[in-house]
Amino acid sequence: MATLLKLQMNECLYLKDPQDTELGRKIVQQSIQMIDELGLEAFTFKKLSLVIDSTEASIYRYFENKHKLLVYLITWYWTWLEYKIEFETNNVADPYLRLSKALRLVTEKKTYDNSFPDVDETALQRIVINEFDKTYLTKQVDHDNSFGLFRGVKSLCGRIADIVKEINPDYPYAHSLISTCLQAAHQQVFFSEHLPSLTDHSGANDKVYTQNYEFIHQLVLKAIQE
Amino acid sequence: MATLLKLQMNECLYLKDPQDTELGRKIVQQSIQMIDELGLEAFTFKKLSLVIDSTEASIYRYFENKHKLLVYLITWYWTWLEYKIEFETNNVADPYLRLSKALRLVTEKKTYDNSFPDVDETALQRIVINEFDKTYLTKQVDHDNSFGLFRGVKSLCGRIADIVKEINPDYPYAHSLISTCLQAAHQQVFFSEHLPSLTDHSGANDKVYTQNYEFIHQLVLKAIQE
DNA sequence: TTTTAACAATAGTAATACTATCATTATCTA
DNA sequence: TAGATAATGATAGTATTACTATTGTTAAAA
Repeated sequence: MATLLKLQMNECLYLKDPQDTELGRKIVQQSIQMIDELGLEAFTFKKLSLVIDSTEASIYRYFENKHKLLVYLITWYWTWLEYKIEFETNNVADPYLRLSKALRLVTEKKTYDNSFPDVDETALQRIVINEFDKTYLTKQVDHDNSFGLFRGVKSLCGRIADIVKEINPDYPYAHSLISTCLQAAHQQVFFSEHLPSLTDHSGANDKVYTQNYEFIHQLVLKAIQE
Repeated sequence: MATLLKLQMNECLYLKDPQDTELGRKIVQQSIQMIDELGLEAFTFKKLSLVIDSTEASIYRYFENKHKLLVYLITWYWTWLEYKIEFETNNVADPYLRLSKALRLVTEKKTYDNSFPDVDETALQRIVINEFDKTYLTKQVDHDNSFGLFRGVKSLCGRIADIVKEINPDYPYAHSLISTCLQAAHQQVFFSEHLPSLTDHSGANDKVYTQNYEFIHQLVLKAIQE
């Protein structure tokens, strides 16, 4: 049995910490399932309340609105990913190896993590693939950003960019490169399933993920080589 | 005075060709302004109808819904871009030069094109930056795709990927690479303005565009070199 | 024991994304 | 020139969404 863990989340993401109560955990758990199944647009607090046998008003006590809930879930994902990278690259001296490990963790297909029993990481990864861009492509980005709502991705991007700069301090586009890769990591999966002519990765089974790793790993290494 | 042109659009994108009538052209023109200003979510057919002194019902005779209108506008952009690339790379023998020209056109800041008096390309580029991902990140992608709604990007991506393959036929990720770059071409602009820690490009004036060209150009050349 | 917090139950509102119907006007045609 | 047809306007109506507000119940904390 893995150690049970709790990720520290930015308090602006919720009105009341959903990790503290039974209802809160049910909201998180079920909203992951429902957003995954219905997609963000068809998902509503009303529908969620029916499924978890509660009320709309109760859910509103935890999350200001659907958008904030989505940002919460996706931030959880990035924070979790960064934690995993930290864990796996700990004590690894060679920056090339650390970079490879990080990129593998970013691109690989996620499986259930016992340390967080409330979260279905597989479904959450699909949500990130399908909905992440919607968290920031809004008119209130700047407002949201000023409250630190995007610290999750930003921190992860910064951490991997640091490895890049360790390898080649003169490469001027470390952040651009890594943010591009974080995006490609899920966009190419989406394309392989829905718009295959935009990718060379095969949609069949889970091959996409390994192909994507190879594509991105190569892209990064070549880009930063002197 | 430039030659007046009309881009051929997929008929599934509209119910009635907006390029054929005065009202249709007003819908296109004004919707570009309004989506740019309000963002897609706050933009409604109701508001548009008030501005162009018409009615909701009349707009619905041209476009099935807001989503289709957005896809129409963005497809117009990709089709226009591809036309410009075709035009500029015509008779250029060297594939490296053609690739550079294509990437420059993809990344550069757009200015008004006299050949299409109804379209404000500058505003449209901002719409692509802010809203493009929303055209396909939906539960109906596959349905939409089956009607050819995404031919615009797909065709553009294919064309540039062809140049890549001409340079290095053994590079296995031509489409993945180019779709990644098409995405980066607008995502990095967005980041530089709203989430600057995700990019190295400066948000100041229009420097972003040239920096972005250099970043992407270098990325592609290094990726495909043998 | 009292108070408070958490939640349920219910109602209500403004806005959105449509659909439907009918009238008007301009144009094209027999 | 009448008469049909197409394009638009005017108006109304509906289901759903994204909330807000109020009141009541329960269970645990002070």
